[in-house]
Amino acid sequence: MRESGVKERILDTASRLFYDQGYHVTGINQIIEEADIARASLYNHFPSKTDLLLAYLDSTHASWFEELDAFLKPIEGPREKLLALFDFRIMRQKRYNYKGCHFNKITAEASDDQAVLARVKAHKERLRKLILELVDQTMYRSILNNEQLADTLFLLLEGGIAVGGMYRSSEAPEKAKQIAEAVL
Amino acid sequence: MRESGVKERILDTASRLFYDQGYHVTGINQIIEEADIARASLYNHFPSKTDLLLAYLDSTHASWFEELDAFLKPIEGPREKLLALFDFRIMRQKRYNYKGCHFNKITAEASDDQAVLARVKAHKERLRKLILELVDQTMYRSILNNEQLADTLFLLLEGGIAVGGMYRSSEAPEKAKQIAEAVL
DNA sequence: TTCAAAATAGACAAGTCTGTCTACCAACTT
DNA sequence: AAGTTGGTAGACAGACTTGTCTATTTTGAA
Repeated sequence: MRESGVKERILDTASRLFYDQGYHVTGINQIIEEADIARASLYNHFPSKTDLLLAYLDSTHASWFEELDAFLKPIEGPREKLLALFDFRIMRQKRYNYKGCHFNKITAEASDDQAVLARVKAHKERLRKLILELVDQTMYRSILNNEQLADTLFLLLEGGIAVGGMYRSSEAPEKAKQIAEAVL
Repeated sequence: MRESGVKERILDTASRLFYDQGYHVTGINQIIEEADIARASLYNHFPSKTDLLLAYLDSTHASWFEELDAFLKPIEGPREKLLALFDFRIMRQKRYNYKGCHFNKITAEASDDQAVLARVKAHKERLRKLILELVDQTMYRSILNNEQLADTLFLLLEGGIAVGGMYRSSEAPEKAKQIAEAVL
């Protein structure tokens, strides 16, 4: 059974459970059960539950931006790309059962782990930077400067998904998109 | 020691720990230790840990709006009150060590408890309604109608605090306020 | 002063948690 | 063909979890 994707199965299962149920209520026992692997295999690939958590964050971060790149690629123009960011988050909100942002969720649980907080911040800063670059490409002018406009969009996104997570719906991010359409 | 505030001490301690550390990592043992009360006293006032959680949400909700009322009372004019909402959240963000919204935090942990979700939603809806009433009192007109403007402010608030929680800072809600000042 | 309510300390049950360890087996490489 | 690697199954330690229960003491009011 060499190379049979044991490590992937562990990480996939853990990722699903960490997001769905929460990190602390998900036990090693449940992970090995649902991933259908041996206990020693898990500890062979991930020395501790914390390592598994960090691997979850890293892989989620990576696939998040990979997927976003593919999502934005066919879309023309910075304004349309900015609006598509909302569609992307709305799509994910639906796909993952309306529980909000993965990174927001984990921050609420892993309260004081610096390794976790650093990854969360890096993830959000990368998104913010991407938004700012797109805003800079628009020839937009208003009472807000480019950075403020980028922050507005960023906060509308984050606020929409956060509220969507609390309401278990996609209403808030959809409203956020409508506002962005009016503002841009 | 009758009426010595045992119940209050339990709830205060639990509230602090639930927010600070998280609900699931806070054990009954730690609560009774730090509240300096007997185990049976806790179970006398709160039949289960879940009851304690709901009491925490209810009391937090109540004091949140009481405090907000007092905070807004001396402030004149709907526009100024709306901006003061940001100051209120920023003040709380600082006071509670930058961990973001209490209700957002608990939603990330108590994933599927309907009693919890209902309280969170009620809390946020009340805030949203308050914002809309204040917006209605302004004679503001723009590309956004009143409801959209209220939603914008609401999402800026929630986004600012959510990001502030993830960054462990008050930068984001402060930026959110500046944007609100420009928009209003 | 009597008496019930409410607090205390602490043992206990039954279960869960993470992480380690042994023993064994299958597969791939040299 | 021998040996290394990565997988499996499952026992185990030690700590922690929530909730119950007994027995005792303090408190405030009648």
